[in-house]
Amino acid sequence: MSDTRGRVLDAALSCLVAHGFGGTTARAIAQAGGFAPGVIYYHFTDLDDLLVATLAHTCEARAKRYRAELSDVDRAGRAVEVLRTLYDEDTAVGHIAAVQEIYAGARPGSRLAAQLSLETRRWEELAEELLTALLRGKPLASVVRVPVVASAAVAFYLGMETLTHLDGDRSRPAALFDQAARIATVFDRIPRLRRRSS
Amino acid sequence: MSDTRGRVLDAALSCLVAHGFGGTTARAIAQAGGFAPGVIYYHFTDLDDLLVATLAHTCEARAKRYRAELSDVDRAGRAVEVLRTLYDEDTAVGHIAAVQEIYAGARPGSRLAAQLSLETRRWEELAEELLTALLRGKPLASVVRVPVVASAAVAFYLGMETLTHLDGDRSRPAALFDQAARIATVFDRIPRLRRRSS
Amino acid sequence: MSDTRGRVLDAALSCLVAHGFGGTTARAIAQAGGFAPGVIYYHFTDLDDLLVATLAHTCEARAKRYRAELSDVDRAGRAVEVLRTLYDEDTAVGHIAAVQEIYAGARPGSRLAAQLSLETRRWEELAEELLTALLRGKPLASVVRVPVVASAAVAFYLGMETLTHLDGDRSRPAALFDQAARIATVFDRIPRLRRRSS
Amino acid sequence: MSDTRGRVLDAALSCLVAHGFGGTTARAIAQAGGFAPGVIYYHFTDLDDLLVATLAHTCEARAKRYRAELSDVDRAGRAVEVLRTLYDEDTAVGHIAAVQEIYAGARPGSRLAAQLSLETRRWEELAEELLTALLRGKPLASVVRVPVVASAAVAFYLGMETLTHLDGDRSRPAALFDQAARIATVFDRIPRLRRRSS
DNA sequence: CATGAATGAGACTTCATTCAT
DNA sequence: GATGAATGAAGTCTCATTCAT
Repeated sequence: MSDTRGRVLDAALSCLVAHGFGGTTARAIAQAGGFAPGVIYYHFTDLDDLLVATLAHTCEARAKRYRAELSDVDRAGRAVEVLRTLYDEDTAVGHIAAVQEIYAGARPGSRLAAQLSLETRRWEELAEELLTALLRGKPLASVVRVPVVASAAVAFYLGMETLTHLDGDRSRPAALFDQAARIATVFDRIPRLRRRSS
Repeated sequence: MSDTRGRVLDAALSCLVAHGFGGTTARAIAQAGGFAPGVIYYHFTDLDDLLVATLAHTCEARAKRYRAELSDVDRAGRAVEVLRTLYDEDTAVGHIAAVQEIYAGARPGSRLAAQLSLETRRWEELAEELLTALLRGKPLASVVRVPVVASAAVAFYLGMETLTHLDGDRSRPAALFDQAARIATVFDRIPRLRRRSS
Repeated sequence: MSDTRGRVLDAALSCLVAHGFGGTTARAIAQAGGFAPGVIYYHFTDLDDLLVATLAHTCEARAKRYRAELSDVDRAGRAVEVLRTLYDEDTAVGHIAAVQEIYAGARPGSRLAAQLSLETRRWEELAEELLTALLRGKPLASVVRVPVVASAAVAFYLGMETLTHLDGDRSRPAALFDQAARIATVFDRIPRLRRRSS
Repeated sequence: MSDTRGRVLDAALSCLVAHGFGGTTARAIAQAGGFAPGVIYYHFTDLDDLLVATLAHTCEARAKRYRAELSDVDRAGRAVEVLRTLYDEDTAVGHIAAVQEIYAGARPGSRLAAQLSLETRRWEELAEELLTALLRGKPLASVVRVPVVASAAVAFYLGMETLTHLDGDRSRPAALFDQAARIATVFDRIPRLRRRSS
C-alpha cells in the first residue's frame, strides 16, 4: 500500500501554494516532496490526474470540517463567527490558496474543470444547508431562492480569494467578515414566523 | 502610424478568450492577428507588457460605458436591469472572459498583478458610486460600509465569472440577475428618510 | 556630404565600448547615436561593413598620434614614458576597449578579420620602427629579429588588454609599465657600438 | 551514471574550436555531440554554467601536464623547448583555441569571467614558479618583479593566440619560439651568482 | 516500486535586415 | 537622405513524459 501516493499529493498541494498553478511542474512537485519526477507517473496518469486527486483530497478534508462545525448553527451571527474561524484554518493549511490556483489554471473542458464543477456543487450544497437553516421561519425566505444565493455565496468566496491572493491584502477578508457580522446582527433581529413543524 | 498596435491588442484579447491565459502565447497571438510574432515585441516590451495594455484597454472602454449607463440610476430595480444589459455586452465583446483569464493567470507580484489591482480599485469606485446612490436616505445605510460592500460586489462578480467560465453554464448569471431583481424590488420598497439636501 | 556617416561611426564605437561586441546590435547603435536603425544600412552594407569602417577609423586616428609622438624617440626609457601616456589616451577615448572587442568578436575568415589583420600589420610596422631605433648600435641587435619581437609586442599589448578588460583591474597595465621602465633603464645603460652611418 | 555529462563537455569544447564563442549555441553543441539540446540543461544550469565547466575541465588537464613537464626545468633553453612541445599539444587537443574563444567572448562581470580570472591566476602562478627557477642566482633577478613578468607572459601568450587564431598563420608562434630560443641561449650564458642555500 | 537520464516540442525573445513612405 | 514598422530565422531555456535499470 502506497504511502508515497500521499506524499505526492501533499507535495502537489504545497507546490500549488508556493509556486502557483503555472509553477506546479512535475519537477517542482518532485523537488517539493523529495522524490524523483518519475514517481508521479507511477501513481498518476499525468499531471492533470494528480491535480484532480489533489483537489478532491483537500476539498474532502475541509468539507468534513465545515460540516462538523456548522451542523447545528441556525443563527447568522454565530454562522459568521464560525465561518471566520474556518476561513482562517483554510488559510493556514493552504487549502484556499491551492484551490484558488486550480480554479485559475484549469482549462474549461478539461478533466480538472469537471472535478472542479463537482466540488463547486458540493460547496453549494453545504451553503444551501446553512442558508436553509438560517432562513427557517424568516419572512425573507419567500423572496430568496436558496440554491441561487448559495451559488452566489460560493462565487463570492472564490472571487474574494482571487483578489486577496493577487494583492496579498489580508485585510480585505477581515473587513468583509466584520461587515457580514454587522448585517448578521440585523438579520438575527428579524423574528421567525410561527410554522408547523417541517 | 501604428494601427498595428491596435491589432495586436485585439489579437491578444481574442486569444485570451479563445485559448485562455495559458494559451495566450506569442505565437498564438500572432496567428490570431495574422502578423509575425516579432511584431508583438516591436510594440510591446514583453508579453506581460502587452497583457497589461490589453487589460487597461478593455477596462477603460467598458468602465466608460458602465459610467454612462449608470450615471443617474438611483433605484435598485433599475440598476439590476441596466447591469444585466451591460453584462450581456461584456459577454458579447469578450471583455469579461479576457479579464477573468487575466485575473486567473497573473502571478502575484508581477506588473500585471499591479495593473489588476489598479483596475480592481477603479471598479470598486464605480460600485461605490452606485451603492451610495442606491442607499441614499435608506435606513440600511447606517449598517452598511459602502467601500466594503463595493469590494464584495466586485469580488462576487469576478467569482461568478470564474465559475461560469469554467463550466460554461450561462444560466447561472441569468438566475443570479433574477434573484437580484427580486431582492431589488423589496429594497426599493423601503422608503427613504427625509434629509437636508446634500 | 554625409555628416551622418560620422555619427554612425561614433555611435558604433561607443556602443562597442558600452555593450561589447555582442551588444553592438543595429538597434543599440541606432539608440546610442540617436538615429533610426535604417540609417546604418543607408551608409553601410551591413553591420560587418560598419565595424570594418569603425575599426579603420579609430586605428588610423590613433596610429597617427602614436607616430607623431614616437617619431624621434630612440631611448627605451623615453619610449616607455611616451607609450604610457599614449596608452592612457587610448583608454580615455575608448579606442582600446573597442578594438579589443572587435578582436574578440571577429570570426576568422570574415571581412572584419581581414581588416583586423591589416591593422595588426600596421601596428607591427610601427613597433618595428620603434624597435629599430631603440636597438640601433646595441650589441643585442644581433640576437633580436625585429619583426618577430614587434609582433610579440603587439600580441602582448592585445593580450594585456583582454585580461584587463575582463577583470577591470587597471593596476595591471600600471604595474607592467613600471616593470618596463625598470628594464628600460638597464637597457639604456648598455652602450651603443660605433657604426658607420646606416 | 553520467557519462553523458562528459560528452556534453567534449561537445562544447569542440564546438568552441569549430564555430567560435558566438557559434557555440545550445543547438550547435547538441549537434556536435549527437544529443538533444535539452540534455545540456539537464546536466548544466545554463550555457554559461557549461562553459565555466568546460573551461575548468580543459585548464585543469592542461595545467597538470604543464606542471609535470616543467617541474625540474631551471634553464631557459630547456624551458623554451618544453613549452614549444606543450604548445603543440595544446593546439592539437584544441585546448588553446577553446580557451582563447572563451576569453574573447566572456562578458566582464559574468560568472564565466570570474572563472576566467581564477584560471588566469593559476597560469600566472605556474609562470611565476618557472620564472623563479630560471632567475635563481641571476643578476637580472633584482630588476625583475616575478609576478609582473609572469602576468606579462600569460598576457602575451593569450594575445599571440588571438592573433594566430584570427589569421590562421601558424608560422607566428613558430617564429616566436625560435626567437625565444635565441634569447634563452644568451640568457643561459649569464652565470649564476653564488648563494647561500635557499 | 522507484529512479533519474533523456527527449523533443514549444515558449519567449532578439536581431539583422528590408521596404514603403 | 532618412524613417521606423515589419519580418522571420534563430537562440536560450523549460517541461511533460518515457524508459532502461
